[in-house]
Amino acid sequence: MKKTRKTIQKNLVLATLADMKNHPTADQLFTEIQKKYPSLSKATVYRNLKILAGQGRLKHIEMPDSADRFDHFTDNHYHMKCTVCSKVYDVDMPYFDKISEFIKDTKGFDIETHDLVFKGICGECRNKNKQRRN
Amino acid sequence: MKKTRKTIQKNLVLATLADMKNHPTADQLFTEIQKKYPSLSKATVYRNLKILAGQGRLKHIEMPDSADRFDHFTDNHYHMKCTVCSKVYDVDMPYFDKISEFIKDTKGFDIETHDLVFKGICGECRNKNKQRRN
DNA sequence: ATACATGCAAACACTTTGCAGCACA
DNA sequence: TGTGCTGCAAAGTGTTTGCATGTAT
Repeated sequence: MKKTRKTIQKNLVLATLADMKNHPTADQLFTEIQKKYPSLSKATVYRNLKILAGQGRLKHIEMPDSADRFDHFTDNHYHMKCTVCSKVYDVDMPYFDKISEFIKDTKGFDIETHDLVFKGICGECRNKNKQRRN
Repeated sequence: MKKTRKTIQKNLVLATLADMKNHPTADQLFTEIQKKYPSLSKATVYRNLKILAGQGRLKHIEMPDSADRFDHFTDNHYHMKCTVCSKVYDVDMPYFDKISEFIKDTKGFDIETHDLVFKGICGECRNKNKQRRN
């Protein structure tokens, strides 16, 4: 693996990500860090997110349909995404390490990981919708 | 639901998608249709894919990490994606309608659907890689 | 001292949109 | 005949890259 250096920017990415609980997008993270460190470049955030994810120091959650999310919690777990407000939540359910065993014929495919994303409407958005109907 | 018209372009989208077995991206579909119908605009392909998916006449597979895919087979099923060549395959395994029942606490979330994508290396890419090592 | 990292801007890939003319029902 | 649809180009997102400079080791 290529050597990587300790830098202020890298530390800020990790620390800020740990502080934010909402699976921020790269852009949200950028905005947040920039409050404390205005000279930060967005390219640096993207670059560091990629490097740190490659080292397993944070989790890159690839989101269909919208900007990717990042998570400082690196254990395998699933997510649910609100189709209205696009917020992403952790799902409290077991991780199915062996789910790929259900595949009848892998056609020579070598499965390494899987992503499971639930979609629906979060409580907040459903409540707003109710109010609007009155 | 809003009224939609039958047009040559819409028919071509549906027919060509049914002919292609590889879960094409919008762009691949566009290129294919354009061979027979050169005046076609890419915007029209995107617009029609969205309309037809909304009517359940084709399946829109939102792909993390790369361009979305489309499938004429509209039953619920899962996919696997090769991390090397990016091809997408159907997975031959049961669809877990009730998988969301494993969630301990939905926090008020109203779950409607879920996406499950396996990732790994397809047989073709693994073989190529073996040859390269010799 | 030597690479790796940064900031900036430009490029990139994918998708959506405004608009004027066209064609299905 | 009317309104939905088309082609075109431009704009919009999210992300990556080239380059000169900066900085950790």
